[in-house]
Amino acid sequence: MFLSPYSLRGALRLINLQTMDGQESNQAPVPPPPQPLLSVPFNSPFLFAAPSLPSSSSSSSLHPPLETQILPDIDWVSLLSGQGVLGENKPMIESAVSLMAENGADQDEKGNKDKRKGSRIKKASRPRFAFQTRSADDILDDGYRWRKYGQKAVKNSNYPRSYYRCTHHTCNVKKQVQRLSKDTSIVVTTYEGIHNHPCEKLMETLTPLLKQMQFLSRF
DNA sequence: CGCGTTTGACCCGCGC
DNA sequence: GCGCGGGTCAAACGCG
Repeated sequence: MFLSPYSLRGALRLINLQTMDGQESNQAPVPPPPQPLLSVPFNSPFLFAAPSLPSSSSSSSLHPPLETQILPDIDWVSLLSGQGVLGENKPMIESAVSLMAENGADQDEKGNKDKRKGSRIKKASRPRFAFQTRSADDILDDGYRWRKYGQKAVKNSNYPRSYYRCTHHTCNVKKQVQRLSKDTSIVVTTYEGIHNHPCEKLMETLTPLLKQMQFLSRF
């Protein structure tokens, strides 16, 4: 399964992080979004291009169709990679990112104090955003490689929360994955930070195409 | 052997 | 100060 900058246009509906951080507790002050989940198959051409292309990752096997809460006109690739692929959507992206940074600033600080006792370096807040997918699989293939570094049972939830880190050596993006106990078919994924490198699978897909275009442009 | 997962221990913030 | 809960570490383990 591969990301496409065009097919991915239209991004994921942002969930209020207070709800996210409340471990889906019922006392969350923000009511759930009124509209139903949009039925957008996650591995459909609309969201992912060239699902049959070869891949080295074992996680690239086709996922069952997912329903994803999305907002139109947010560029998902730009949001993840920090690159402005679709400039017209930038204001919305920035607002979304800043919103998440604002909401997640406290946790960001909390989560980065390990091994730094005595020298409290106030870390710049990192953008966070979350979305829900309706899937049997906890892990959706977003094109990046992740390494799991922890799993915790969280209060008020029947399902543990898993912690992942981007395996790219210079990248410090993390994500949390948790299945809702209220609706076990829904997986909540929270991203923290912005990738400072291109999506590997996207580049794998585009590189041969770009080479071919370069070759053809010589004529 | 390299890479990813598992899991218990540990750290830290927060509320009481 | 203490206990709780969330987040992270790191050794052990599994797998290709």
